[in-house]
Amino acid sequence: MEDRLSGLDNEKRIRIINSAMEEFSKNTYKKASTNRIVEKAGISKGSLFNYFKSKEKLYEYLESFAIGAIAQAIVERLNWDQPDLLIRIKDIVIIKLEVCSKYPYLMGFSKSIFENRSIDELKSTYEKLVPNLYEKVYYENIDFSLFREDMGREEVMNILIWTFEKMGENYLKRIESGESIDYDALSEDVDRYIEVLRKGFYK
Amino acid sequence: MEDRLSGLDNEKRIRIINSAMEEFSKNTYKKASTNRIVEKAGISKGSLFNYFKSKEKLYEYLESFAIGAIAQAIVERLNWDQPDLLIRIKDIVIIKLEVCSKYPYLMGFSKSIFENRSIDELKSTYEKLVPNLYEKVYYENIDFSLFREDMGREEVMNILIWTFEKMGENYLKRIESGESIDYDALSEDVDRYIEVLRKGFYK
DNA sequence: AATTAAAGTGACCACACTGGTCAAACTGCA
DNA sequence: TGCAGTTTGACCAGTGTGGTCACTTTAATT
Repeated sequence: MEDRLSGLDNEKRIRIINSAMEEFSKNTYKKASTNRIVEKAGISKGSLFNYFKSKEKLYEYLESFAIGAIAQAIVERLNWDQPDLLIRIKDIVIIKLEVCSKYPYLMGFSKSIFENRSIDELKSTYEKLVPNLYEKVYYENIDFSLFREDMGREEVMNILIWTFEKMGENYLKRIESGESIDYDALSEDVDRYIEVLRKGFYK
Repeated sequence: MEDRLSGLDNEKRIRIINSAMEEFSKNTYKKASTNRIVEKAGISKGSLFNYFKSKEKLYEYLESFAIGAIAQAIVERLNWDQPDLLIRIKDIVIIKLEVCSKYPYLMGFSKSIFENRSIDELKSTYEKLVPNLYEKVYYENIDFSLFREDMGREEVMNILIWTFEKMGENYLKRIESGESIDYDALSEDVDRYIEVLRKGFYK
């Protein structure tokens, strides 16, 4: 283990992770300030450099944490027997937003990783942690005979995925500005779009 | 006039705008560096502070430039008689990407403005420059009788808009990484999605 | 209560970089 | 040549940096 966070009080660990992800997502690596991280996390400078021996080690820890967080939640909690893609995507939206509620800067930080690492580098790290997750999530056990056959499969898939990504992004904005999510309202919201998409793209 | 850029060589003006938008989109206002801006723009420190009397004035100039750029291109070039929403959205995608090709950091910079100004502040600035553009673009002269009537209007509209926003974002990523756009390929790409959406959501 | 080890602290450091200035150099035109 | 306008970059006082370490606090054990 390179970090000494594991044995820490859980609430404090989350505070540190969130503070650091916020700082790294709002600034480039170089300009992210360890001073501001400790201030927001409510710990002392000395402690941070006790947990992680350097700024770089802290960043590496956050990287693997962020890459794994959503993927692992999906692996563990998705209903892999659900053959209806629309319902499966609904589960993904909710799982994602639950994880993001706990770590509000997770998505922002994840996007920012791309500025420091090459795409190939990231893909290989990602594939090591959760091999072929993308293909499994959107294709494994999916009953494609539910879909109309007079449309491009790729286009339909992207429209579905993009629609719910956009919905997720809109909810995420609210999380980032401090609101907490009403999961019942979210569920109804998603269902309305599912209904429309089902009418348009299913047999 | 608060800036002295207007009378400048056109190519140099664009270089300065792009360099400054890149710096401000990658850093918060405070941490954006005028040194890096002049370096990337290929001008001297003295010149920048000759054109704009301070970092703040430079930022304000970029703000109104960015807010107006895409909107004005749309106002001028959109075919306002086109009643088919899908075709109108296609025009918007292409106009947007043409503007973004000239100013690759325009969208990134525009998003970053939200971190420094309140939403209400922005909306009023925006509405002063181009009143009700959003409503006009997506509703004025649109023939909604083309649409199926068994679906929620709002949901369908969002799905259409979101789909092409996502497409635009994907092309934008390529622009930001230096690629130039093949507009014929883009046009075909958009047409494939239009065809699918027309089958799904039009009568 | 005394001892001890671990956990946590924050003043401090050498240094990198900041927004802005201004005297000097350069430019093109009369 | 002279002159006005433009461009330059070395320079400045000030701010913030990642990281250290002698110190204090905490908590468990004797």
